[in-house]
Amino acid sequence: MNVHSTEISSTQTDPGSKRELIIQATIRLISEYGFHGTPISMIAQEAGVGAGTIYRYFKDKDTLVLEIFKQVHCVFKKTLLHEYDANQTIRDRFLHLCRGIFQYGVQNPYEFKFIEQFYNSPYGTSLRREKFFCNCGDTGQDLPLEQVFAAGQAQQVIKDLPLAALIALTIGPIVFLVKDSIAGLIQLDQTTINSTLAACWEAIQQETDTNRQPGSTPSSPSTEEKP
Amino acid sequence: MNVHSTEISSTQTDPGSKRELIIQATIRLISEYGFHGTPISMIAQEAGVGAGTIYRYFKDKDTLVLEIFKQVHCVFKKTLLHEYDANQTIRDRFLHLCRGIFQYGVQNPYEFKFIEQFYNSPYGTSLRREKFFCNCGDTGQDLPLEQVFAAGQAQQVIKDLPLAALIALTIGPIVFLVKDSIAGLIQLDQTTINSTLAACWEAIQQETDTNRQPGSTPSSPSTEEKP
DNA sequence: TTCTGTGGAGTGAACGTTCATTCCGCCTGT
DNA sequence: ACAGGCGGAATGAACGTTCACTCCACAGAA
Repeated sequence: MNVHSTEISSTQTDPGSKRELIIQATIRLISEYGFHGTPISMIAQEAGVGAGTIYRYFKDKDTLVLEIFKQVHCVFKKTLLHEYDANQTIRDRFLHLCRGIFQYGVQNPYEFKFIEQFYNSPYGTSLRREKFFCNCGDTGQDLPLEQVFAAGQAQQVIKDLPLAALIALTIGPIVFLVKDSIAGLIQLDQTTINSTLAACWEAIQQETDTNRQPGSTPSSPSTEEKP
Repeated sequence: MNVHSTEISSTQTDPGSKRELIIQATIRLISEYGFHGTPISMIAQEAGVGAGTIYRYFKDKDTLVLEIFKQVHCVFKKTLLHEYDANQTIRDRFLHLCRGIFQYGVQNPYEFKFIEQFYNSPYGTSLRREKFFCNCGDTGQDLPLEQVFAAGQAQQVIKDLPLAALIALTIGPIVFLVKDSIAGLIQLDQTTINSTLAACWEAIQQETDTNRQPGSTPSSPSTEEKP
């Protein structure tokens, strides 16, 4: 009976349905203008439906956006785990996940920016602070990338940096580049993606001390900072 | 006579003045809630002034935010260039600028997030697309970090990646980490900053098969600046 | 000194607009 | 004929902006 379903019905992705039109319009607009920058009237016009129709499918604007985020975020995570093999080497798992983010961003620019908008909103940061996990079927465990980092540190393949730093060193460049790509500032071909990911790996990988020259110690560069 | 000055009068930073109260409140609120998320009434309340007072100093809401951005962005760039020596090695110049961004972000969290909000807004991206330069006294030339990258590539010290990728590999992690720091998700001490910057450098540095000698060509870098 | 006129900073209620949300008549499929 | 999905006008709240007014510091007259 409840039309405003909180659950994400799995096969409700019938394209052309009013609900899907509303969702797609919302993603497109909010990814560009943000939550407060896109009125319901704008969504209705972009979707080609009446404003009232939106409230037939979603309780209010907040619910609309929250439900879309859950759905998009879930699909995003599923995409990353597609053909993911936990038995591969640390490096290969790392590259698989990172390449997946790149791919997803290039192929789903609106969804990508939508997720980013949400994460940077007050709601998103509060969720991040509570360690939010999308409960869309999986076990709600840690993100696979964090598992890779932990395993890599245990094997001394990945540097002993704080987890947040490792995430920043990999997700940061990817998000930056994908956003530039979406904005039309750069053409993201496979070569650029691969060389950038190789650079990311070099940033986080633990160097073996066999070919390490004693000339410079990059862990403490020119320290005249205040204690 | 014109109170709505477009110019940024240099010594109008009298703290306690109504204008400065409005600016600080705007930065604080917009950095958290975004442009459309912070009404004028909220700014007025936070600043402890009447709503009408804001329009005594700024033509409208757009002008208010744009003027603040110009001012904040200008101070930010000046901070980066403080004690900057263009004769240092590529690596030292790189570290100086990146450390400056870190420092600025940690010490000015509201301003940092304000700049980020602005850059990610439709206005900001359109400005970025037109290669926006802050005309606050300097010559309007390229960002120094881009110069460092170009010089580093000419010396084969920095990888031959697209400029956007190099920027993403350095600014991306920094912005990510500073935002985590502001959100209270990580404690950004000097050690973490240094090791993260070392990792960034490893990501972008060109590996040479011969051991890199410190005295190869770093002492006179002014000759291979842009032609 | 005291009083009074003046000008500009400051205010917040008022205004028209736009927002999110509701409601009701239409229209289509059965 | 009828039920229900649907559109868009209706609605009240909230928004950006304005403006008539208060307040205060100060100059000049008495």
